[in-house]
Amino acid sequence: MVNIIFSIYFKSNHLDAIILISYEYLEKEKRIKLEEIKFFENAADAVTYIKTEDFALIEEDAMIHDRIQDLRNLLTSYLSGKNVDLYNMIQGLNIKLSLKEKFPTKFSQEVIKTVINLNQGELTTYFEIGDKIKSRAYRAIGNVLKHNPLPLVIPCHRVLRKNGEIGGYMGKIDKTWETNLKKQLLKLEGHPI
DNA sequence: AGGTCATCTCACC
DNA sequence: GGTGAGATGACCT
Repeated sequence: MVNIIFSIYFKSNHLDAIILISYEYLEKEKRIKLEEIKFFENAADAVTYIKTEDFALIEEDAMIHDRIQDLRNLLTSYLSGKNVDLYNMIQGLNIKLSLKEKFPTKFSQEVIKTVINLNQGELTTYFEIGDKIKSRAYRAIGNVLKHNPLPLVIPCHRVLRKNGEIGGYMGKIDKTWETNLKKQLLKLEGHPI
């Protein structure tokens, strides 16, 4: 018997995206483990994804684990433009993130650590991260963030290219829906496009 | 051992 | 502004 991964999704009023939250309930620890946060262009795509991953969809009006409701409220508050330190607030909810498991290598841990430490509205570049962790593997840094399962919580949208270009988001580059989402996130944190 | 990559620099045009 | 090569290094197969 494998652990069940539950999913909820909802539309944000402040973001042109469907937000999907997937999590597990750890019986032994009696707490939620957040598996991933993911964005979709529409609800149908989200549902398709949930099915292919074999997650258990929790319907809008169904019973929901209360910590997840809290998490959803946190995200909504953040997306409405409030200054919310998602990483610390989620710790406060006693929700497990399992970052060691999600980022098993030392390199990837160093990368996400510097990204987590960015304040709301604080920007950096792939180059600066490389500087900080003493690596010139800028593309590898991008690769770590490309596989970030917890966008917003690990605010990889605050990482731009050194020349001021937007850089990638959700694995995509150039003028895509994904990079536009990155722009929207920066905008709601007070950055002009 | 070879390919991919959300980058960067530098050299051109 | 725009290209394209080369460096770079982690992480896959």
